[in-house]
Amino acid sequence: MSKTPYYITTAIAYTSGKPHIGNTYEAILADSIARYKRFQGYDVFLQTGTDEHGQKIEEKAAAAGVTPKEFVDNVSTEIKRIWDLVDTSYDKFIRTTDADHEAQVKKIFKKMVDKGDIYKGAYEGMYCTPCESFWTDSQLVDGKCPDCGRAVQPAKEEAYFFKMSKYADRLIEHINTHPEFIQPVSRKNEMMNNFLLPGLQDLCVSRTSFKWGIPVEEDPKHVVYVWLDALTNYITGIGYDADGNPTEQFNKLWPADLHLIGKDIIRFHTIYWPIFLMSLDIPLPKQIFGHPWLLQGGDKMSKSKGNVIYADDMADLFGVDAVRYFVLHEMPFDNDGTITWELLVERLNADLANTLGNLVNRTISMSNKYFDGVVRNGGVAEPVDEELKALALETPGLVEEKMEKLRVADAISAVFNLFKRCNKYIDETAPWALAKDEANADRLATVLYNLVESICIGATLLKPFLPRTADKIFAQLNATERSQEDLATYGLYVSGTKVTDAPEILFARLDAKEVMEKVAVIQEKQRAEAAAEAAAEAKRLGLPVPGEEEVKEEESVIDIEAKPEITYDDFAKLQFQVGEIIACEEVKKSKKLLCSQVKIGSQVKQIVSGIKQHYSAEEMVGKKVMVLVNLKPATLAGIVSEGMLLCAEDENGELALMTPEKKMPAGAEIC
RNA sequence: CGCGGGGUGGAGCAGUCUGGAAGCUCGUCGGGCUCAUAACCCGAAGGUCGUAGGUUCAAAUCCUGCCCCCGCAACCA
Repeated sequence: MSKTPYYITTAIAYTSGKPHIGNTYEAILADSIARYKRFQGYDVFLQTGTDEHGQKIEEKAAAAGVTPKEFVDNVSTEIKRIWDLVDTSYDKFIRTTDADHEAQVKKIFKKMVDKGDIYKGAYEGMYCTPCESFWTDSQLVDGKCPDCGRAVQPAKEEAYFFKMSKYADRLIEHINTHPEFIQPVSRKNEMMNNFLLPGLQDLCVSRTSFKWGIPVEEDPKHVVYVWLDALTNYITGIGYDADGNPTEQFNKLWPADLHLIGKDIIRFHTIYWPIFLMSLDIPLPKQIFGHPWLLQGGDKMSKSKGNVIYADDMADLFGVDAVRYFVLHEMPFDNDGTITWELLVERLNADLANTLGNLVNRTISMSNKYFDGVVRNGGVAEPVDEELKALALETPGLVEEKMEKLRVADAISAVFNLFKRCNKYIDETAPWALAKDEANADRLATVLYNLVESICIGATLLKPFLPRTADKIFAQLNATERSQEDLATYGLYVSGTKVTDAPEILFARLDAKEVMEKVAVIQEKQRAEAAAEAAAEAKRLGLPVPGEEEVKEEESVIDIEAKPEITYDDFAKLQFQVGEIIACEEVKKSKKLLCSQVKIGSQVKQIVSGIKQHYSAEEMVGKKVMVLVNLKPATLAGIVSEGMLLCAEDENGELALMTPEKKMPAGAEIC
């Protein structure tokens, strides 16, 4: 009887940099599900990998002074190292730069063109030549390129488009008839209401603005859009062939049972990907789960703040299984989870060290103390045993039920409830009291046997989540992992087995203060790295590179990008005057805007400024400031603004209004 | 009226879909125990479930208004 296949994937990680704990979470989550499914008897195939093309990578590589390929080789290796570090049991690690993947993408593209689903059209918009970027009108800043501030020209560039609308109705139908397709369900409505029902736009699926991608076979100045390239990894990785000769593996595994992805890319996976598959005439994956994010508490994760949490730093401090436990346990099902070093220490101490580690340790210690390590079923049962036994037999079902729904955190909690019950059982039976009377030897043996048996059941269920710890427990108890069927029986631990006489501590308790000291070191290192990267980036853009070490020491100076030279005539077009702020109020529904009435000579102009975070409306009143008067009025947040207040800005975005250093009347010209 | 998420004892969360005695972990306090990693077990204090209304025999849960926080987007004149 052949086993039922189960094909699960993670999103492939983008190789723009080292993956933080949020990315790693996905790998660990997928791994746990894969391991659990294997335990259930499925023929599991877990695929993960790296997404390696695109403009961003081309730029990063340039900044680092290496070729894109060298760059992604590096990062991909690093990602694989981290996946391995956290014991991800993937069956295939695909890279979108793999030759066979690239070859298939070219064929897939051609197939879609031949089918008429991809057509050549033109991309129109405003183009910034130095930046080689198209911008939509709404992206332009002051009619200029938002990146470099230079003028843009209307331009037209040929590009390939995919006819999304052709398959929209079929997709809507599929989603409506397969409620399990998008998980959690709340995401389904989001996709329907925001994208599908309003009507799908054709998707631009080629780029000519950069080189680092898979070239379109027939038209090599175009490279294939990264998402078309990346999404197809799920089929190319298992042997899809656009010419109709897929491998046996593909036939066996496709359609995938589960695509595990972050909630940010649900759109690509539940709209574009299914439509691409429809175009290729192959079935859609059975389920797509957009998991929430693991967020840093308080501040947003940022390398320059030094507060990004990486899996390898965590593993160094706490061990691999502690990392796995933490991310799996802390991640709720449909809200974002929080991660802080403090919470981590709490979980480690409370659950792993106290509840689990100590349980195993005290059980083994007692077995050694009272029976020289031999655990035998003394055959003296008491009513108090029943509750423990019942929970041990019930827990596998609870775990299964939670795993069915991908509620991994709840599944782990169920396992730990069993361990907690064991601790309580020790208290109820008080083995040390039994040990005082030789007549109770059989009862004492029974109690310890029940404990060891229950721990074995718990460890078996724990294994998909914390494989190393489970194996350590089995080794110490001189037992082996149970099969799923065996979990229906209580009492399979071989009576008379000798447990280890030197129980190793599974998880040592940690002192939060000591941990935080080590964390401080890590954060300092990170800030230094971020500074170095920023310097490399500056270099790439041709900016003066801040001396690595000097940046912080010198009383800060700032270098900004030089703008092209202008003539005096250019300058003379600008009319600056001193304005007196006679009234000011906050613009409601805006985080940044203040609306000021500014007296300039005998007239009053209304000016909206993005300085709410630096000045309160009250303190603005009465200030004399430098105003650019003849700027074309614009509407900001629904309010007309007839000029611009000038400010100085430092590297932290701190703003300071420019005011005349001697007393000047409102309206005085600044020239 | 941009989109979305959220506001539950000191902290972090579950419970909300499918109304029916407010739960978990940590922390605090008290007790027990001593096999164990100062651990484990028991008990207690502590919550107007953001707010104001509505529906209902019954609302954390359903409906409406408002306030606040967080992402994204966007205006950064």
